[in-house]
Amino acid sequence: MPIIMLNDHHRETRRSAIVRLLRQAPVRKQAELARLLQREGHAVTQSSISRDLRELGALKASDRYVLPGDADTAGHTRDDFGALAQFVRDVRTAGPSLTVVKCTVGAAQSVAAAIDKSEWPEVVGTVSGDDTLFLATADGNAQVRLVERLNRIFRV
Amino acid sequence: MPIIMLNDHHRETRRSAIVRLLRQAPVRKQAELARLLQREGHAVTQSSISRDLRELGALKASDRYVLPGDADTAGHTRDDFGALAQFVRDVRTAGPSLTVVKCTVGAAQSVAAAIDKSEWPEVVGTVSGDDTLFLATADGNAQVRLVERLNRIFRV
DNA sequence: ATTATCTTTGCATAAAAATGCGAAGCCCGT
DNA sequence: ACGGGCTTCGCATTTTTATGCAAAGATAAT
Repeated sequence: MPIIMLNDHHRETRRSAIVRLLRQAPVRKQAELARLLQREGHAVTQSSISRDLRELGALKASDRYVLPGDADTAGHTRDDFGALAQFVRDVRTAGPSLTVVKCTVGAAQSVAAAIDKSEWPEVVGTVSGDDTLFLATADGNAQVRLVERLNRIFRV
Repeated sequence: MPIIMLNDHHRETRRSAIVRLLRQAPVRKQAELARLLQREGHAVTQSSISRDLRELGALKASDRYVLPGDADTAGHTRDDFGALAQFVRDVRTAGPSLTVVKCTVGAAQSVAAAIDKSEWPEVVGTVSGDDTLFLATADGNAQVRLVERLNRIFRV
């Protein structure tokens, strides 16, 4: 079945498609987005996409484009906890394999969940209460690295 | 007075400086950030800055770099929808508790997500299709306020 | 129907960012 | 002290993005 190529002056339609595509799956570079649009029947090149993204206010994270409003959630890396970082109050070790993280009341489970998601190699397991969470490491070396990471991220 | 250039292995110090500089004033490109850092005594080139920004999770907007957590708040208030505003086509009421928002095809879910995030007090719930979204209010008074807000933001 | 103006777009290229590679320094184990 | 491994970094280059320019289409006025 022939593909009906859209002609000039379909800027609005294409931009709607760009918004949808960026929300559906990560797009790393403009050439990739061009291919996705062409596959949907848009006749477009990288230079128009560059203009579209600028006028949509899109941001480029290192691995993907994100739309305003999405930037906060998409821009998070393994060590980026966004707003959660502000809830961590103290980090202390208890023996060579246990690290205790004190948080503001109610935040420990969110911080613990976020740490789980980050899959830090130093962490063997996580248990959290209401304002405290325990992080287990395999040995003292891993604990040292963990504490460095925690101090760097949460600045306690 | 001689400038004391920092040597190798000052990654952490430099990254702290980058975070501070990006929050202080807009930085449009990496070469500019390199110059600002060099002016503060950091011996650094564009390639290291590229790696720093990636590992900090910085995002590139068209006119500046932003840090995660700042991207969403930097330009957006509760009533600022950036590029999404252009996709809203019509706002109508249906009875005293339902407001229907028509969008260009494919954009309704993005607009709905953005409205959810804004936590407007008038809105009890949101449902969206492909080009239409429904906003529920508790009563007619809330609906009146909601419609005012929608008209102000989306100018339909 | 014609003309002028504006908008949109791609081509080609300039500008900016990402990255492979090798060098240098640091850390750790012996 | 030495060697191995790791981290950090800049150089040079590749890759990606932004943009000047011209072409083509749409719109409006005549």
